[in-house]
Amino acid sequence: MKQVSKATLQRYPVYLKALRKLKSLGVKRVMSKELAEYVDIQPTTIRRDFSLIGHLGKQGFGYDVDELIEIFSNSLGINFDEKIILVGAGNLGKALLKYNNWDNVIGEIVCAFDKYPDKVGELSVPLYDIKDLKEKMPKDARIAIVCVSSDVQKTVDLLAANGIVSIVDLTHEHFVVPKGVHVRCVDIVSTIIELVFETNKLNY
Amino acid sequence: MKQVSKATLQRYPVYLKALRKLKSLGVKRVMSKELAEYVDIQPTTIRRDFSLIGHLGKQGFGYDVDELIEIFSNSLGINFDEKIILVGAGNLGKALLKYNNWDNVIGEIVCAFDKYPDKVGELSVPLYDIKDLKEKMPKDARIAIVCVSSDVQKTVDLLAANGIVSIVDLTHEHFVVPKGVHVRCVDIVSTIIELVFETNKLNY
DNA sequence: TAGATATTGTCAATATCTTCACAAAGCTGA
DNA sequence: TCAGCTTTGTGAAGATATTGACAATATCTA
Repeated sequence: MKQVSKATLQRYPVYLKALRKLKSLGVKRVMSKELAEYVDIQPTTIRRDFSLIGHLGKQGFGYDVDELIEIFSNSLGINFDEKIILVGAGNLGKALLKYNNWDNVIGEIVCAFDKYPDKVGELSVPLYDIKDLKEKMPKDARIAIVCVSSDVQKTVDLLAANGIVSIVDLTHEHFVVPKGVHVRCVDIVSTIIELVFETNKLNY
Repeated sequence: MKQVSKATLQRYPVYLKALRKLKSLGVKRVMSKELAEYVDIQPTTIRRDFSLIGHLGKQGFGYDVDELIEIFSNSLGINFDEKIILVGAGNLGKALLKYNNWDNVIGEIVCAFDKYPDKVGELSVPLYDIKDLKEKMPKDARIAIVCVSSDVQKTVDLLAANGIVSIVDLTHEHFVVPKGVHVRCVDIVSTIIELVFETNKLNY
């Protein structure tokens, strides 16, 4: 496997999502040009991105969808049993738990933590008090989804101290993490602002 | 205003969010170096990005936070009264409505549409049947947040036909849009996959 | 007011990313 | 099997994006 650039890395999830969708539609074989239209990325870019992982396609034929998904998942270290924890079981936390189709994709949310577990109500996963995180958290959990609305920095520090290396940030707060911990911010408001800028850009 | 590149455009919301946060903390003045640490972007990159909009800073002093927010918002066409519609008032839609702090940032969600409005329950905004979208939608609404779980393509077509030019996509479906309509996909599962790739990348 | 200090704005150099163009290789049908 | 067609994989060119370096200009202090 060759050196994968930042830009390529960001496209891999897009490919994977599209391929899974195509698979579910019964598509067995796909060509870079078809996929290009589907995901709106140039075919050459797709072929180059794929070629970094290995020789995945066949000339004159294209790519085998099942095989591609398999190789992608393996090469890039997707663990279908990834144990994800949810921190903060408010409205948004609950919605994510219900809404997202985690199965057969990356694993699942195995448990949730909240500051006031008594107030949360029924969930589809075990719920614990945040102060028991150390004992209750599965030892091999690496990923946390954070949707708390207060004590964000404190929460993040606690997570980092207990082995979490990847954080999906749904808070509206700014926080810092130790080196080696990765963060992705999911923020609808910022997304909308980006859209507005892009839309208005036409008029410059 | 000079030509703004794609990369720069994606950083503007990050700056804006940080600046608003700093303002709320009472910070009046910021230097590129400080801001750089805060948002984890090189100071030179920040200065360059800012300079595309105009001469916003003062040598030997830095940037005035209030002024910067003001200029940013104006130059980039942020409309504080932006009317946003929500399509699909399920768990996630409801959570977004409750969760996000829209005020004084980009405007607000003015109304919601659902296929089965009878089943939705009480919301903080008016709720209409999706089939009445044409009549009920504010004429100047440009942005839609889509969280429906079925008939996605049909829904998007309807929106595009009624003047929506920016879509925030929270579905798990693939769809196409006419030229001129902008889409941003917000997908926690893809975000997690990206994190996993990034985390595992260290071992290549 | 003047000199010392700090920080911006930008040119030029470098690094990263995308795309063109085409050889190599596999498929298909006679 | 072989010719013709198709599509991949990749070197090289071109485009975009980041960063180093420093002149220009403002602030600050005495």
